Amino acid sequence: MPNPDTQKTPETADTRPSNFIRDIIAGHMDAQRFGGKVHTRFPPEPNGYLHIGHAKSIAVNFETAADYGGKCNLRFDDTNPIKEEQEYIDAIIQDIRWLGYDWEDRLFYASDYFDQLYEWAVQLVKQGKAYVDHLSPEEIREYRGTLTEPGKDSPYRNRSVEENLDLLERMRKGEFKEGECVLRAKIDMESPNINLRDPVMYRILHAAHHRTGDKWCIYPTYDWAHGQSDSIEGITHSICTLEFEDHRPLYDWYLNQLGVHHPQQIEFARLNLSYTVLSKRKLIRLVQEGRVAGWDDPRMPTISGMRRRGYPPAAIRTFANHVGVTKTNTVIELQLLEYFIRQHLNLHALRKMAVLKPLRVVIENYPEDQVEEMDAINNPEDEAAGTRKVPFSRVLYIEQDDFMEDPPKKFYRLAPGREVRLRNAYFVTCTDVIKDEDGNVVELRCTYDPATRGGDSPDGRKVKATLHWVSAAHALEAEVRLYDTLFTKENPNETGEGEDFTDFINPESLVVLEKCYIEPSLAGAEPGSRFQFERQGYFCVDPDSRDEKLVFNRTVPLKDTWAKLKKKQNK
RNA sequence: UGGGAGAUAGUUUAAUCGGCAGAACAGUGGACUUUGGAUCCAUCGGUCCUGGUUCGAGUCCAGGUCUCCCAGCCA
Repeated sequence: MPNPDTQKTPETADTRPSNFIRDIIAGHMDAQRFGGKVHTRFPPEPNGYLHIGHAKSIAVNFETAADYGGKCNLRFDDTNPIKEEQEYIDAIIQDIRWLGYDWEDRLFYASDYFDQLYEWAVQLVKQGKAYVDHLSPEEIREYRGTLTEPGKDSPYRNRSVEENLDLLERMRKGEFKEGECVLRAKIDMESPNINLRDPVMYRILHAAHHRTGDKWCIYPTYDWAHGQSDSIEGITHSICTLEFEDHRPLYDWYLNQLGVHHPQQIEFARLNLSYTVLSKRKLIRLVQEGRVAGWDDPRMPTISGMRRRGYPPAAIRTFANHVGVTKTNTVIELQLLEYFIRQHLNLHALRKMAVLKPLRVVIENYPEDQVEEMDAINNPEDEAAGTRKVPFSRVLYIEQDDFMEDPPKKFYRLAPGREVRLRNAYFVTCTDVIKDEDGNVVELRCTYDPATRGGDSPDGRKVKATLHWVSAAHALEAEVRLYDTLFTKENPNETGEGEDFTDFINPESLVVLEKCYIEPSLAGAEPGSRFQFERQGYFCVDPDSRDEKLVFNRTVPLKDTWAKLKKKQNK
């Protein structure tokens, strides 16, 4: 977990918390297992976009290897041509690069190994360890037994090696229809571990593969492909998630039968985040049902969504390195992720003033056509960021929330007769409140104290609040998109009878503010650039942004003690 | 009710051979402040249960409880 001495600096092997995987590897290093080498891989299936859960897995694989002087491969587990697409491959590559990881020239595909896999399958048949089964899919399921009852042998289980060899060859040549037969490993139909009840190695799929085209009509299953691919690549530690724990005996069995390089599979708990869903099935539904605008909707927990939202890759990495790597099923609080996002942005984001819900203010004693250029600090956390000029004039906008006609206790912003500081400018006092016929406050009249230029009073007078503002004549209009959690329920995966996780979608997860006013120095801000709008939060320029109208996404709000107080008072 | 895995503050975790249960996030209170931000200080709070071994148990032993995963020709 976070070490107070290192929170502000990038982690190194020395400061990053250890975990049980590192302990295992350290043991292997001491024992000279694998010749003192570490080589891992990140093996996504190209059938969806990467999300924050993958970021953890990516970090574990790439950083663990790097810390022991080893390498990490990127390998697409593309054994199912029906679900996989090039679009996903491209997106995954882009996302991992963006996160800052490099597999150099080691980009591989399980489909690179289809020939070798087939040769090995022939070898297993010759060893009498695999057979072609003509049971139908339904029959296979029946013969498999249940969790509590053993399975029974297929009537085809004892075909001769010659017959199996012939049948397998004919499967490969396309002489059978889909579902007509499969190649199965001959292990033990009575095993208490269902994965060992003669698992399927090859199934017939008359489908074109995005890389091998029509070369194959039989495709290896995950179990048959994965360990062997690891072996071919010289992987030492095959790190995967908990649900594969039951598969490890099978992983080991194949490698032992083949007598080839045998990596160690290690399982750890996948990441779960509160108020979000991370299953591929659910994420793809959100996209396909139009519940979000796409894979990169800023509300999505996808890497592309987070990129668009404004999460810095370094902060995601820090997060991924600080969540525990254990075998315990856990749900990380979203607040922890946001903590690391704020921590990074606080140090690096330039400060700007932006008024999201404008309230017009006229400074009555300020000369009509005067404009002053006020000096403003770009980042109090980073002196090198310098200063900028912000125009001040007679008519300004401030935030609606920064004024209350009848302020409760502890509200120390602007109110009738009260004096506050305008950031980087002057002290102003509210002298009059102008309302429309419905009684809504539409404009404030104020006076300013010319002696307080820059924000300090020569007589030592103190004010309790500092407000942000923009000059009406100089402000740029912008659209600001505010985001909240996509779900209102802490664990949207937990559904009762007749409920669906989409029932918990937060109707206020996106609120668009069309007419915001931002300071003129924001003109021409590039999509993807990140700023702090003072007193409000961190914002990122959206790709939809145009010169005429900038569009910002709120990445994460600043901590808001007043909002918290208000909430408590309302209770 | 088969097999596999897990259980330490609200959350995520640390604890060498059995030797003072330590952090972070969240919460609370305060200091400071030209962001009710940041920072700083303080504070709250924990070993799933029942026994046993031991001078001493989160750790070892016995029994129990609860949670997660597995019956795709998905990964």
